[in-house]
Amino acid sequence: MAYHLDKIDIEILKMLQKDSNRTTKSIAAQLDMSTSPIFERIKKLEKEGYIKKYVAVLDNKKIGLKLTVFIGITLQGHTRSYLEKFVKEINNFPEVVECHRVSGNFDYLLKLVVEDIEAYETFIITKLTLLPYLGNVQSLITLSTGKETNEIDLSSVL
Amino acid sequence: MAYHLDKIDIEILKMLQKDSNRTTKSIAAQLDMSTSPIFERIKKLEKEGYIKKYVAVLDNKKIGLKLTVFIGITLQGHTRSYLEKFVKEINNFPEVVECHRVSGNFDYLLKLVVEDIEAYETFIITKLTLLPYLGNVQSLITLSTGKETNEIDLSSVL
DNA sequence: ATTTAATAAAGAATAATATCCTTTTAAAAT
DNA sequence: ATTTTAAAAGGATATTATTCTTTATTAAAT
Repeated sequence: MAYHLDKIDIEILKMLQKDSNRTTKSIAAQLDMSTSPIFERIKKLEKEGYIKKYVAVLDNKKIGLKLTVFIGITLQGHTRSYLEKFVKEINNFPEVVECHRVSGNFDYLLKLVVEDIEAYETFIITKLTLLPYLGNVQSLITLSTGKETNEIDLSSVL
Repeated sequence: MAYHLDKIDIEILKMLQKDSNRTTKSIAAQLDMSTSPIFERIKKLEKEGYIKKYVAVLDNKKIGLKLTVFIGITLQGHTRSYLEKFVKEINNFPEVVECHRVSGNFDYLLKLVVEDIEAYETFIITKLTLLPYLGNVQSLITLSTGKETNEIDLSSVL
C-alpha cells in the first residue's frame, strides 16, 4: 500500500527543495511542531523515494563551464534496440546533463553544459557524430538564461 | 583578487554535487586529510559562490508531476524592454523551471514540469498565449527521460 | 457512548557532526 | 638561514541529528 503525502509533507518538501540544509528544528518551528515528527517524516520521504538525493548546486559559469547547449536530434532508425543503445551511449558523455526522448520535430533533446564553443564543437565531432543512425542534428546555443532551477511546483499537488 | 580552485576543491565539489550530505569527516577520509581544512574549504566555496545552494532533488513523477515539456518560442518583437518583460513574466510561472534565450530556430526555450497533458494545455491557454508579441510556439513533449541530472563535468576544469 | 487499537506527536536523552580556536607544519620570500 | 604566509592538524565546544519512551489524537469497533 502506497504512502500518501499530506499537507505537512508537501510543506517539508517545499522547504527542502529550496534549501536542504534547513535543520529539522527550523522546519519544525515554521510548521509549529516538534522536531521528532519532522525528522521521521523526512526519513520516510527519503525511504519511499519522494526525495531522491541531496546535492550541492554549483555555479557553472564561475567554475568555467560557461556554455549551455540544447541539441535536437532525429534518428534514421527507430528499432527498440537501437534507441536503447543510443541512450546508453549518451549516458556516458559527462557533458550531457539531460537526454529526453520527445515527440514533435525531434526524437531526442539533449542538454549540454560545456566550457565554451570549442568544447561544444569537440563534443559534436568526437562524440556525437560518431553515433550510428544519426539523422538531423540541430543546436540551440544558449545566449543567456533567465531562469534555471530544479524546484518543481508543489502547489498543484494534493 | 579572485580565489582559484585547486585539485582538492574540485574533488570536494565533485563529491558534494553527487551527495551534499557527505560529512566533512567522510570527505576528509577520502582525500586523506583532516576535517578542518575540508570544512574551511567548503565554507570558502560557499562564500565565494562556487556553491550556490544545497537542495533536495525530488522524484517528480512520484509526487504527481508526470510531464516534462520543452517549448520553443519565437517573438514578434525584439526590443530590449520587451525581452526583459517576457523573462520577468516567465519567472512568475512556477511550472517553468528553465528559460533560456537561445540562438537558432527559436528565441527562447522553456522547460516545464507539470502534472499531465491537461495541465500543460491549461498553461498554454491561460498563461503563455496571454503574453504579447508571441510568435511561433513549438512544443516538445517528453516521452521518456534517459538522463536528467544537475551534475556538471568537473573533469574538464583545471 | 465507551473501549480498543493504531498512528502521530511530544519530550527527553544520547551520539555524531559542525564549528571554532590554537598549534603545528610547510612553503615561499627575503 | 630567517622571516612571513598560508594551509593543515588536533582538540574543545555547541548544535544537530538520531533514538527511545511517553503522551495525545484519531479512527474503528463494540
